[in-house]
Amino acid sequence: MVGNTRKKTDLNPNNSVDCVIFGFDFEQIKVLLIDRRENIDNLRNQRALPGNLIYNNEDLDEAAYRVLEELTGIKDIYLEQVGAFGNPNRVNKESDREWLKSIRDEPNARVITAAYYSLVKIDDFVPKAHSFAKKTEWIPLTEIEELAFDHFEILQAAKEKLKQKIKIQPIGFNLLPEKFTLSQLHKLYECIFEKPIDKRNFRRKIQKLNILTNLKEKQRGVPHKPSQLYKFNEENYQLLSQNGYDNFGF
Amino acid sequence: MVGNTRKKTDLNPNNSVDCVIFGFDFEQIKVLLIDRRENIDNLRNQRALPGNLIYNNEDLDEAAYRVLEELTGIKDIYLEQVGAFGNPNRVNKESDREWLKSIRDEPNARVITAAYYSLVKIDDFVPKAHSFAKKTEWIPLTEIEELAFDHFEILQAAKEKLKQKIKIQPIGFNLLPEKFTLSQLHKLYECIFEKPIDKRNFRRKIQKLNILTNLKEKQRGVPHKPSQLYKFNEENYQLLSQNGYDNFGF
DNA sequence: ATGCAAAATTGTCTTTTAGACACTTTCAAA
DNA sequence: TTTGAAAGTGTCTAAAAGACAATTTTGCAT
Repeated sequence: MVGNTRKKTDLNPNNSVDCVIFGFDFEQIKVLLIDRRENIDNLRNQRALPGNLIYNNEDLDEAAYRVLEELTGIKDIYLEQVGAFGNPNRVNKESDREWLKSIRDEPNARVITAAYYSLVKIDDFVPKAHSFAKKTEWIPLTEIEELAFDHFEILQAAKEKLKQKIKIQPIGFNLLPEKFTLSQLHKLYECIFEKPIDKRNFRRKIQKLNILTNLKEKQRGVPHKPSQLYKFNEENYQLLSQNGYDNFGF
Repeated sequence: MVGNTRKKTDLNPNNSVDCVIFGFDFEQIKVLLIDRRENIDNLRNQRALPGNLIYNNEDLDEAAYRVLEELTGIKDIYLEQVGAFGNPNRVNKESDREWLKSIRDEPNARVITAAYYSLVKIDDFVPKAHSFAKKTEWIPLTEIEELAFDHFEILQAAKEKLKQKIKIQPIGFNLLPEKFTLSQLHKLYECIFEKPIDKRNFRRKIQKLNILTNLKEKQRGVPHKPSQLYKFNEENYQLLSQNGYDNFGF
């Protein structure tokens, strides 16, 4: 909106947004993390969620979209708030403080962050280095054990939100390409729920929702029986949303 | 924690907490609201959620508990975050600005608020006037049409959170006294879901959860068949939580 | 061309849950 | 003793959940 006229002095030193950006590579859920520029060693807690201070005249949602676009170039994606995180010690780890000194004008400010999670089609974004990030990488959820600040805690909360949300809305489509197979969708739900789901029961249930359009088109070049391709049927989804559905759990 | 040693200068002028305090009087859901001291007229948008600035060295949750106790004397209650609200114009209505000038050192500061909702046993709290509130009153949810700042929006979000939450955890017990009847519990669920629920189906379903203890005690003095009294069985609830339950909707 | 590996696809049975539905009981007060 | 008011209770049907295994189609290796 007015991003191009903003100055550094318009930054609010006490409030930030952090984004948990989920992707899915048909095998596992991945999260987009940045590495700090200063430290070449690969200590896990050097990784952080992408996030930044907000502007004084900027709405939180707006800031989340801006930061996301600045960091990834991606827009028009699914974005939802996780909540506010404000432990006064959340930026007080020594290793974090060092980093803050190098990138913030007021490195000692207390920062309360609004966390968001977003779902992106992983192929739409090829990670690249960016401003204060040495690297930007997709890291599998299962490999993340610690992060900078309180970002690990935020990540856990985001995972939980996602798990709850997908039970009441088919937001998983935001993680898949336009055309996808039922097996890919099935695998996605297994990854999110972190447990195996019976293939036949899953297919029955998802098809009954009536939000899939069979593209009458098959996978090509796979060394096994090729799969039907589907796309998400937005129109039927709108209809479904009217009535609401409450229980797409397993 | 260190509340007694805090000074006014330790207040963070940019961040607040607001609490949506729900109560239930066996007839309807009520919300605890404050009235502004300055305006004697009873304009609805003069009402506001109880909330206040946080201290610099204070965690958000901690602040919510503190504000709640300061305003109501109630502690050890169910409290859950709704989210962060940070529209830059949320404190810019003229009527709101007037009020802020009278109670804040930095009335023009942009304030981002973390909203919480809490469930209290309505009989535990008799509203009384307090510092910057002219009155403190339980207002039926159905009668609230507008509020100060963005508090109406916060209220709607809190309602939605409560509705979702009670489908996966029996938090409704926090709104009832120790001893309650199934009819009262039934009425509570109808109020939260804002729709009628079949009596027999409700009873069947809630009893199957096995978290109610029949007190072998009856209502007395009612001009109709007296009801069995029950209490919430915390022990069985713990067991249930292990396995989790996902779908207590209607 | 034949066989093999790999993943896709499909249906049935049983158990559980949801949802609809109405009469009898028990108390206090008139 | 009658009446009003709310409590309490059971059954049937339809839908959904959950468990379970064999067949099909492709590319590739031989």
